[in-house]
Amino acid sequence: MSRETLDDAARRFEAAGHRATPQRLAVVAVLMAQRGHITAQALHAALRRIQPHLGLATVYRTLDLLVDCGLAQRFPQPNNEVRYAFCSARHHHHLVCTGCGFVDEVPGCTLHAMERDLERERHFAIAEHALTFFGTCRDCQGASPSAAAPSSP
Amino acid sequence: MSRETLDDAARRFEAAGHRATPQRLAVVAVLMAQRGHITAQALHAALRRIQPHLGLATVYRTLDLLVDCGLAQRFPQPNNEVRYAFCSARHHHHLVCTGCGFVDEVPGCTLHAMERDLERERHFAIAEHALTFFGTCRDCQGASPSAAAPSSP
DNA sequence: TTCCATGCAAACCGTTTGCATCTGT
DNA sequence: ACAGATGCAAACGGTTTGCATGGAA
Repeated sequence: MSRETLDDAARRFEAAGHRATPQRLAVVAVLMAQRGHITAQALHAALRRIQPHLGLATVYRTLDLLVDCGLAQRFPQPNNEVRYAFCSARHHHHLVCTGCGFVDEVPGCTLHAMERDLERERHFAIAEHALTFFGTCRDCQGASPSAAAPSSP
Repeated sequence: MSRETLDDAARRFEAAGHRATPQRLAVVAVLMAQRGHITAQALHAALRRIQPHLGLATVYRTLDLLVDCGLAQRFPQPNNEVRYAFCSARHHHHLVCTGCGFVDEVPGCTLHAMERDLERERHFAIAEHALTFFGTCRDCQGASPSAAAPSSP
């Protein structure tokens, strides 16, 4: 995985034409520090402990920017809440634990052959794809069915 | 693809232990008749032309049931609306046109080897996966960039 | 000075819920 | 009679927006 640093993220953010303000960097930092995906509200609560005056609207606005420039990914849940996770730059797939919400990235993609076949067979011009595996992470496999946040297929 | 009939769907619905009421069948029918995915509200509007007294809550309740028994799939959009599409019984992947919202199913799955590898390498017990390709359908490839509903990766 | 960003609070809007009524068995 | 389903309308809650203030270039 070779973790991306906060500076890397900040550079990517500025490269997209946005200012790297303290608030925004805090959002990125907390998002990166997160083991799983997280709701905007929970993120806000966590951020308040670092920057007590940071507004919820700023969190939402920042998350939108992050998603726009590929630094975060949305995970809409069945119960109409949206969870966010930090995203590395390169194309990858996701492993999502339905027990604890842990999100892991899977680099490398072997779907190009499949895309080529589909484009030919269905006359469909494929621009991108999303592949997510749902299951149980190593930690949750040991524990009894946990009460943490589940995830959407 | 070999289209599923309304009766097939009704049978699956009843097999899941629900009554196939006129309202619910109407929801299924309109959903099946849909070329692409559709919001609950739009579905409600369309249904009103068939059953003028059908309530919005019934649409939502029915959609929940349909999703539960695999007859429909949710497509949460970036703008916090949720779109729904009818779903055939067997496992499949999706082709989603970002131009017009058209949703097509891709039967057959070649990801089992990938799952096996991931389970071994990451100690992650995979229960299911979701694979969606985003792109431009045959019709939209001819037309200029359309103004129809886009879709979420 | 100018433009972008922020915080606060109110507004928005899709969805859910409560409850009385209705329907089929 | 009974359990499940429906329609209506009110409530809910996450997200967005308006606007005055603040800060960096």
